[in-house]
Amino acid sequence: MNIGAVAKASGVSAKMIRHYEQIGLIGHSPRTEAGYRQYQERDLHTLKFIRSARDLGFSLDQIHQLLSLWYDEKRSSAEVKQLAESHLSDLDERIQALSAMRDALVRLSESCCGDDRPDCPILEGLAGHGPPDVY
Amino acid sequence: MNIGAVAKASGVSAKMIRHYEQIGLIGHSPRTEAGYRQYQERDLHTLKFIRSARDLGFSLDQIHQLLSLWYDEKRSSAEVKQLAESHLSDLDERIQALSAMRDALVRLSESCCGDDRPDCPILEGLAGHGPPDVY
DNA sequence: CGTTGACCTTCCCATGATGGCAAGGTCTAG
DNA sequence: CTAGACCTTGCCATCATGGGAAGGTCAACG
Repeated sequence: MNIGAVAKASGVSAKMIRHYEQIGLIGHSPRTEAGYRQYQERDLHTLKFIRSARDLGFSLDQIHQLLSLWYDEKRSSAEVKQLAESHLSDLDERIQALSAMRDALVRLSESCCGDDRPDCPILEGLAGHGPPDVY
Repeated sequence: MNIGAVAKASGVSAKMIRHYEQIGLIGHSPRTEAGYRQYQERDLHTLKFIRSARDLGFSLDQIHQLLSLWYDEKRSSAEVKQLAESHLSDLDERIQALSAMRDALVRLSESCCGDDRPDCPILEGLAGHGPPDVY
């Protein structure tokens, strides 16, 4: 399989596959005489795995660890679970942060009637208090 | 006020203040003979505004628009509200996306007992099905 | 056999918001 | 006068990804 084929089949762009190879996330693939990268079914599995992990928001660094665990038959599932839980905390934090922004913004936005007049509680809220000095 | 003073007072790092100046988010401040940037109360207000907007997750580009509206006494609050609502949609989307990841990951993680054995539904879930080929 | 179009290669640059570091100039207090 | 705190610019790094250019390769079709 050429890179375009695995890219399509795995859902990982060719660009990214090359990048993953360069940063060592995946191994160097063999090349044809012309220098074309050649991939096997096994590589496709790996790329699909990476794609799934990306879809769950794991960082490439975490995926590196996940792949190591995947390849390691002597792993303990506890190691995997710990990684997952750690990422879960991260997701929770990010959701919390965004939700806090959302709530604050909703509060501001609700207090603004959104008409033709310039008075706007949103801007006032951002400014801390009162209208700005003339600029 | 030197840059360090406004930085401390506004909560925006000196580094970022220089950056905001460079990208045109804020104007070029006057300089002392030695080349030190000099700031007024007005600038402090602006930086606090920017800081608040960043805290709500607005992009620098959006903040640019917000500042223009803030300075524009002929604005309509509708314009401001539209910007806010647009950002709100963005936040909602991001929260949705992260929550979807979270939910999927929770489901996977719950199915993994996390013990000493290598069998791990998390890895299997990422792989799509079954254990990987030997690598 | 030749050309065309789809594919591949590498290399460089861009994103967005921020931080770090280095080399050098300035200012202030002791 | 000097030490230390502050300022300047400039370059590089993050993180994951995309874009594009310049050039090589391959397969199919006439």
